[in-house]
Amino acid sequence: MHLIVAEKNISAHRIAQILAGGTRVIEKKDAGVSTYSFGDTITVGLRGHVVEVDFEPGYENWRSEKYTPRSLIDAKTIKVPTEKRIVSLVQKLARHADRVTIATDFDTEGELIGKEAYELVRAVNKNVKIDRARFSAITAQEIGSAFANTTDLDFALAAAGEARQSIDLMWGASLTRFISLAAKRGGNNILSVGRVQSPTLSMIVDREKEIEKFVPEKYWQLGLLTEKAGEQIEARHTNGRFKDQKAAELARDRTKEPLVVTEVREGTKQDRSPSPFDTTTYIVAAARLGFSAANAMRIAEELYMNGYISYPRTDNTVYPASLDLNGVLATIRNSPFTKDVDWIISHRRAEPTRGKKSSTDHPPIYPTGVATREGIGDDAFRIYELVLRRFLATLAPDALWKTLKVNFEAGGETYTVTGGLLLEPGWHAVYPFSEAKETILPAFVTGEKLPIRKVNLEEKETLPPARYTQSKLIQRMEELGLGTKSTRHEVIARLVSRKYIEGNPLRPTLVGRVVTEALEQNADTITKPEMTQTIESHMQQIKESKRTRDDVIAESRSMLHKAFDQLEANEQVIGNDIRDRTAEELNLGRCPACGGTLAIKHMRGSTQFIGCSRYPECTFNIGLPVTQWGWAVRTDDICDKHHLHFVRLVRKGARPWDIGCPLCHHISSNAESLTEIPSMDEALLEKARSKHIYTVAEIARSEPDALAKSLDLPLEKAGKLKSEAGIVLEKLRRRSECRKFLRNHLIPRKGRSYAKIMEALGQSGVTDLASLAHATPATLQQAGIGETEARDLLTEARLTHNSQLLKGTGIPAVSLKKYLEAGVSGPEDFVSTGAEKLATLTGMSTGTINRHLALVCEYLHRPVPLAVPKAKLAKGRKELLSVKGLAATTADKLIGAGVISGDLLLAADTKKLAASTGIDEEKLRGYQALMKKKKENAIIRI
DNA sequence: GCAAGGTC
Repeated sequence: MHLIVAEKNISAHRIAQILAGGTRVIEKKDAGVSTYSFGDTITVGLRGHVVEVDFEPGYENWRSEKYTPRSLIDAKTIKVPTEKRIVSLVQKLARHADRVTIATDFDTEGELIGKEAYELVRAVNKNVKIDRARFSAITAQEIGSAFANTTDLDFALAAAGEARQSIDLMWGASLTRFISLAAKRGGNNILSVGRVQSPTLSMIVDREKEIEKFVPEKYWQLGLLTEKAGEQIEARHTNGRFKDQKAAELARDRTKEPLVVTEVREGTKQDRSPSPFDTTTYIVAAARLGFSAANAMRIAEELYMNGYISYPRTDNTVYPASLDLNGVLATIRNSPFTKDVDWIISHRRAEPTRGKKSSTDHPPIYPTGVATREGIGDDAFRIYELVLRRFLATLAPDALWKTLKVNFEAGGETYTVTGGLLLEPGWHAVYPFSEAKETILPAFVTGEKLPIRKVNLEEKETLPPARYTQSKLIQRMEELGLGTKSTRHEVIARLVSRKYIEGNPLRPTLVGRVVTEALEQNADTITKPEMTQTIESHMQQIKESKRTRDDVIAESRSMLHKAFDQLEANEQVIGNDIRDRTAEELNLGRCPACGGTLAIKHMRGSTQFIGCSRYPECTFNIGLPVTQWGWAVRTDDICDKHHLHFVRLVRKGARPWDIGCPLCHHISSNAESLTEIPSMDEALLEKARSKHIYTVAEIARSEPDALAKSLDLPLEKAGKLKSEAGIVLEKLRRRSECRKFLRNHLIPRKGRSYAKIMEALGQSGVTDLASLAHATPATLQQAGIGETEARDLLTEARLTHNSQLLKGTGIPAVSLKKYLEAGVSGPEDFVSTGAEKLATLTGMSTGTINRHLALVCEYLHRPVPLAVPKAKLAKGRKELLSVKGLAATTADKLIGAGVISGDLLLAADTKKLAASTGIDEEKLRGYQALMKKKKENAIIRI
């Protein structure tokens, strides 16, 4: 069997179809992975890398004393399968193969992916012949010749890729851990560092700094308005920008009629057709249509998967010779753009345009199928049209412009105006996405005199450099060699998710800026694009076998060690600096109570709140929802009234929740509960707020004399207020417990909210778990709860309520659980069940149960029942001993567990009883059977 | 929990 391993499923499918010729290709799925077979050949697609490099086991703990961040530099690495199903399928097939062909993409990473497949195959089949097919496009011609002329895998090329992997991992992981630990950040807040992301972030930070330090300069622009043949024409002074206001004003004042035409220069200009799309130029063009980089890539991938366009991840801007351009034109003639295709067929240029970069892995992006707007939707269709029209444009003739430049003179000052006329639209006829703006001028003759309608002197200011848009940044990354066609847009998304950058155009956050500066000062290699360029040149040397992979990695290791010498020496300083400076980003403004600084605090776990910098002296705080509702951040907006930054909760995949001014929010959300305090009136409420008392809890917790002082109340009234607040607080606690219970036991459904249900229940007097437990199903149904749901909810509520009551008696949790499992529903039930029965049901000793019984009785204000009378005990023992084979020691064990009569033996759960007495369960069941017979006989005898 | 690179 001949096994062919491709880089991705779609390639495996198409290669099979091409190689099969006329024969039918059979697709089979094994654990979700497709294979394609014909004759004796079977193809399978990988999913890019199916294994990943990682450190050998032992380095998992970031805070390990022994395995420090630095130790990662020299840590051994291993390859871990990440696509287990694909790995096992490839190996399963490889066992029975007598030839394996690696048909991964034709580039460095493809060679490495091929080597990974090679190693998987070799691990299960030592002797099979493994060869390599190389092709630049999956066309019949390329595939045919690639498989007719297979070669060996290029291990040097793959080793170059491995060197990159190792270097990226050791620099990235060790520095990420070091910086994160130094700044005491973990979980969602780690500070990541990497060869590509750090220089990219640095560019954004640098641009922001340029903008900040930019000092605008004034300049003056001079222009005039003239008229010819009823048309107004604007001419610019040939000086362009005047730096000097006086000179500009002088030139303005000298500009006097007549305006004389001194020169008319006509010419033509060639406007070259654009080159084929690679990923970057495609993203830039899509950005002009309003698509973000990530969206543009997502849609392109979708179109590719459905056969409408070629592979969208490519660096190539030159069509390979093997690409059948006529075939493509014939295909897209059937698209909704027939007219444009026909125009190209009749006006086609001799050779298609070509860009500066050509590579071997994939052709430029071009249309491969026919799509309709109805079939694929608006956005996808716009992208399809863009790709199709770009393809047409690369085959279209150049455009030709007629240019006109007219020079004027007035009072010794020179002016000029230019015009352009599209003589031959060429590619513009089929590619409307880059505007061809014509400026049509009337005819002028040298020496002609014209009127001056107006002279304009405008004062302007130079502008700071613009922030990067995503597509501009991607272009810049490509120029610097940062990232690849497949990863650049992902790198930007990663920086956003690390909270290093934000907005569109992109701005650095304070964290992004501080981390960049820390790295620049202590490990600047990682912040410079040169690191990538060095790695690339080293990779080139490995490819040419001038250096080995290990040699290159070793050099990188020693560089990283040097960086760590400095980093470790300054760890404290770096950590404190990052912490101090990023704290600013959480500050909201002055504490209303004491004038300290209010800041968002994130605790371990999911708690977050707003607290004061003078804690514990100042305990002012504002609660925030737990992080499940979103991570609290401050925004740039500031409250007019309280002068605090607004707060927003941000959550992945959800719209942000804008809380606004935290104090306004705090006041309004507590207003209602404060008015529930009986002696609270408007005036008192105002007074409380002016003293920064906003919640019931604060009143309930204050000392009466302090309260009296701050609210100007007599001590007695303050005491009353406090105790009323305590009652309201308890009511609120119960209400929120009830709400939580409803939320946990009622499935969310459209059109009903828990708040609404709570309100309806409240009107029927149900405000807490206790009243809920005593409610009727009808009450619940009135609140909009379905019949069966109401019944289930009541059962649950009673259970929960009773177990709460039982817990209130002081029974420890472990025993409580056993009672509840045995079906004890509450304190009353506990007492009426009786100790003996409880012992048999739970397997606990009667001694313990009697102690608990005393607790429950005390709780119910009831006398504790006496222990079992001796006579009763003796009678029961005798009854137990009457069972054949039940020895005295066994009977005592049973009595110890509360089984003090034949009836209780019959009622006992043998499993629990066996566990508590140590008597074999089988035996217990035997005793039960005998006892049962005895009892039945007794009945008959009567 | 870490990188960057494939692919979905």
